Order: sequence, then C-alpha cells, then structure tokens
Amino acid sequence: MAADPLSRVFSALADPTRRDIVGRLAAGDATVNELAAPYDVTVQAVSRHLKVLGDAGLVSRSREAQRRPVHLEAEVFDLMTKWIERYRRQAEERYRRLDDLLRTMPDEEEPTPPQTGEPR
Amino acid sequence: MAADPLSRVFSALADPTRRDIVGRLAAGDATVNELAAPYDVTVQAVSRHLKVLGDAGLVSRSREAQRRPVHLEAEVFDLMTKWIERYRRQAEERYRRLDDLLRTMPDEEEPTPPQTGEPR
DNA sequence: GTTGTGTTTAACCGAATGGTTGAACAAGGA
DNA sequence: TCCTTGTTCAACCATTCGGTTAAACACAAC
Repeated sequence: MAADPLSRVFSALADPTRRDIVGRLAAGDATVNELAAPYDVTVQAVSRHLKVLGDAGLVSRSREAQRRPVHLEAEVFDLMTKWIERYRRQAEERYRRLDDLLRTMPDEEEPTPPQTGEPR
Repeated sequence: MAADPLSRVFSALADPTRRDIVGRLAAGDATVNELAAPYDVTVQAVSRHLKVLGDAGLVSRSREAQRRPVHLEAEVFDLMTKWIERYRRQAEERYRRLDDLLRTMPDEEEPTPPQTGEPR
C-alpha cells in the first residue's frame, strides 16, 4: 500500500468499480452484500475494494449485528481538490503573466531570424 | 493501460513522483533531462512517467531541436474535480436532509428498547 | 451447544507497474 | 561523414493488483 495519504486516495479512485461504489455510497450507507450485488464479481472482491477505500480514508465501517454498513467519508476529497487547485491556479497564473508579457511588449522582434540574405 | 479517461487521470496522479513532476511543470515547461535531475532514477524511468501523464492527457510535448519540452495541460483537472464535486455535494445534501429530519421530529422515541422490566 | 448468515482472511494466479540496462532513433555540430 | 546530445524503445525483473476459491471469523437464532 502507498505510504502517503494522497497516493492512497488517488490510487483508490483509479479503479472504476471503486469509483462506482463511492458513487452509490453518496446516496446512502450500504452493506458489502448490497454493494456487491450489481457486479459480477464475488463479494470477497468487493470486500477487498472496501479495504482499499477504507485505507484511503474514503469510507468507514460500523457494526449492526452481523452486518458492517459502509459509510462514505467525503472530507478526504478535500485533500485532492486542494492539491489540484494549487497547481491549476499556479498554471493559470503563469499563463496570465505570459499573456500580459506578450501584450505589454508588442514591439519586440519576432522569433524569426534576422534574414541574413540567403537568396530565394 | 486503463480504458476510461477518469481512471487514467487518477492512476497517473497516484504516483508521488508523477505528482511532483506535475507540480514542477505548473511552474513552467521543462525537458525530460531537467525533470529527471532531482530524482535518483534513470532518465528512462522519467520518460515512462511522462508517457503515463501524456496518455492521461495531463501533459503535451513539443519539439525544439533535439529537445522535447513537456507542457502541463491543466484542463484535465476539471474531469476529476467535476466527479469529486458531484458526489461530495450529493453526500452533503443527504447529510443536510438527515439533519433536517432529526430537527423537525424531536418527539420521536429514542432507539433505546422500551424497558421490559428486567430487574437490575 | 449447533446451524445459518454476513464478512474477512489466506493462498494462489495472471496481468499490470515501476524500475533497471542496453540499443536505437532524432537532430545539431565538428 | 562522424560524433555528441537528448530521448525513446525493448527486454528483463521484482512487486503490486484485481480476481478467484476455500477457510476462518462474528454474531443471531434455534
């Protein structure tokens, strides 16, 4: 398993089945058996998917008799959005500054070489 | 490689080295050799990381003589943030409605069983 | 107790991943 | 032309991953 939390979250959501599980948990808690029903994989496979999501902090479990309902923990999403927004903003800022530069010095010479007289 | 774009993006960012590369590219374009310098892996390994980022649509390449500068394509971030926000909002909405429910019916009986008279 | 239901763990398998070294390819400069 | 620099491709290796089946565990009900 990945060492850092961000890698765990991104890695957990890199699987379409796990993303689908997260999507369904957003509508309400569910048990492993309920979650496994729509897929044609074993319930054991889904149990392991839930372990991955749990290790990433995306879901938590509780206990109701034999059942262990799964609950979505949406706070971890912030970890990702913060990382993403940081670099998106930085890239946009860089783009804006380049744009300004090009607009404030319009008399600069073109990158075209100064025409050293090769005959055409 | 993963079939769907979302899996490719999440998977690409699940690796800390690749996230670091993205972070550095947010500050400006760079070549493979420049990007590889800080890490103690071969330049071939970094080249493959860039292939993964490219397949995810996170970076693009151009050509300057022998060099092939890498450029960050930040638009793909939207794919992730849209997915995340969708379910975050849904989960928060669900939480809010549950909260309302609990507030509007405060006279409901507690989940505690009705005390059937076992002697203590 | 035993039986039954829900869930996780263990052991295995094939495919994918991230690293290596060595060879090949692309473009400029002597 | 040959040489140097920058980059990618090919082959290999160890590890991880997502799936399986079979066994173990947790709790309820009988």
